[in-house]
Amino acid sequence: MKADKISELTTNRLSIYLRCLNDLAAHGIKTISSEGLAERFHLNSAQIRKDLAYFGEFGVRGVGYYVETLQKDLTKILGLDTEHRVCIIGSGRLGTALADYYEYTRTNFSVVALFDTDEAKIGQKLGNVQIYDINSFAEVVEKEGIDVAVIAVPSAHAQSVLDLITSVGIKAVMNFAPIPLKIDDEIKLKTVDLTISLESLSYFLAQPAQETGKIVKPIEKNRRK
Amino acid sequence: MKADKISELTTNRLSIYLRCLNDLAAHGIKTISSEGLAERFHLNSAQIRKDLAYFGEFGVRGVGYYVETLQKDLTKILGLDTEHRVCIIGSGRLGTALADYYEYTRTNFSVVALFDTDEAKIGQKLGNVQIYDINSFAEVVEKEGIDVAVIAVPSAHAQSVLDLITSVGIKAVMNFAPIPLKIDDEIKLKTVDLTISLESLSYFLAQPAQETGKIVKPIEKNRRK
DNA sequence: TAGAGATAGTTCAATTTTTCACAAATTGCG
DNA sequence: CGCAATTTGTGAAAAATTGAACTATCTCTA
Repeated sequence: MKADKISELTTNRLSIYLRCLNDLAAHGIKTISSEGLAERFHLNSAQIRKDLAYFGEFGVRGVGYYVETLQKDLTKILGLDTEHRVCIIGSGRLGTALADYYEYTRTNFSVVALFDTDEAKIGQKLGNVQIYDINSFAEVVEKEGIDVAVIAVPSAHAQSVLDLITSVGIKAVMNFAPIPLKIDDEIKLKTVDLTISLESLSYFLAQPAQETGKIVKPIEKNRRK
Repeated sequence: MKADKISELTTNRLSIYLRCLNDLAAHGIKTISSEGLAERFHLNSAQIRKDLAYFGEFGVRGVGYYVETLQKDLTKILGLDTEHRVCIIGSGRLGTALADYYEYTRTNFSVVALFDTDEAKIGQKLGNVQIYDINSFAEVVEKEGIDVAVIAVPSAHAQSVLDLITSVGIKAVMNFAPIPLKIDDEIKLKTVDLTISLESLSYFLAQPAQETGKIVKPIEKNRRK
C-alpha cells in the first residue's frame, strides 16, 4: 500500500497494537492473525490490517503475523529504538508527578531537566533531576541535548512557554495545559487534557440513562436583554 | 438544529469552549462572536456555531454570544453543575498523583476513596482520603455514594478491575491503564493513555524532518521461516 | 422605520476515517 | 501434487467529521 501521509489515529493504534503484541509475547504466543488480535483485544481486524499495510507487508497469508517480528517492526516504526531527552516546564504537582511517572515507566524518553520560576524550587533536585531557572532554558536545553518538552504550567502561561520552547528549536512538545495553543507547522504538539476527560464523563452522567451520547431537550433561545 | 446523537468530538470541544469563555470572562469581555472566539483561540468558527447549535440557540445574530450566559449554558450542558463522587483504584504513583491533582483542581468531582490490594497501604490516608481494601469495594461504593471510578492499576489488572467496577453498577469510568478494555454498552469508559501520547511524539521524531506525519520507506516483506 | 452591517444557524460539499468484501497468497493434508 | 482452508492486503462503499457558503435574523443609525 502507498506510504503517504499517515493519520495520527493510525499511529496511535500502532502504539496499541505494540502493547497487545507485548502481552501476547509474554504469554508465549508466536503468531497471531488480525482476527485473533481483534478478538482478544476488542479491536477491528480490517483496521489492524490496513494500519499495518501503510508501512509494509508484515503478515503471511494463511498464517497471520509473527508476534516477535511485528513487535520489532512496530518498535522501529514508532521510533522507540532511539533515545530522547525530555524537559518538563513547571515543577508543581503535575510536573513532578509526570517526572516521577516517566522516570518509573522506563521508556526511550528520559527526563533530564525540570524548569520553574519559583526561587524556592530552583536549584533543588527531584529524584536525580535538577530544577533549573526558566531563564536559563536555552542554555540548559543546549547543554543537556533536550529534544522534547512537556508543558505542565498553568493555562495562563502555557502559550508563552510554548513560544519559548519553539524559539530554541525543540520540535516535539507535550502539553498538559487545558487551553488551545497556537503552533507552527513544523512543531508536533500533543495535548493531554485531563479536564476534558473528566468533563466528558460529566456530560455522560448528565444525560438521562439511555445510550451513550443522546441529548434530550435543547435549551431555550437567548434574547437581547 | 436536531438534537440527536452528539459526537464525543463535539462534547470535547464544548469543554474547550467553556474554558475559552472563562478566559474571556476573566478579561471582562461581555460578548464574543464565533469568529472572534475562533481567532483568539485558533478554532474554526463554523465548527463552534455548529457544535453549539446541537444544543439550542445561544447566540444573537448580529451580536454574537453573551459570554456569561453561554458559560452558564455550557456548564449545564456538560453537567458541571452537579457533584460527583470519585474513587481511584490503585494507590501507586499514578493513583496518588491523580488524587492529588483532582483534589487540587477543584471541579465538580471529588475524590472520596482510594483502593488498593497492598496491606501496607490499606487503612492509611492520603490527604484526607482513606485507602480501602479492594475487597470492600462494593460496600464502600455503596456507603460513600460513589458514581465515578478511576483505574490506575497496572495494565495486567485493568480488565478485572473494570469488571469489578461495572459489577457494582458504576457507569462512568476513567482508565489510565494503556491497554484496550472490553466494556458493556451502557458504560462510559474514557481512556487517557500517556504511553500513546509519548509514542506519538516518538513517531514524529523518527520521521525525517518534513511535514508532520510523512513516512518514507516501507519495511520489507516477511517470509515464512 | 428603513436600510446597512454583522453574525448566528443551517445546508450542502469536501475530506477523512472506518468498514466491508473479495482477490491473491500461503499452508497443510490427502 | 492439487485442493481446501486460512488469512493477508486492498479497492471500493459507507459513515463520520469538517469546512465553506448561504440564508435568516438582529442591531444600530440616520
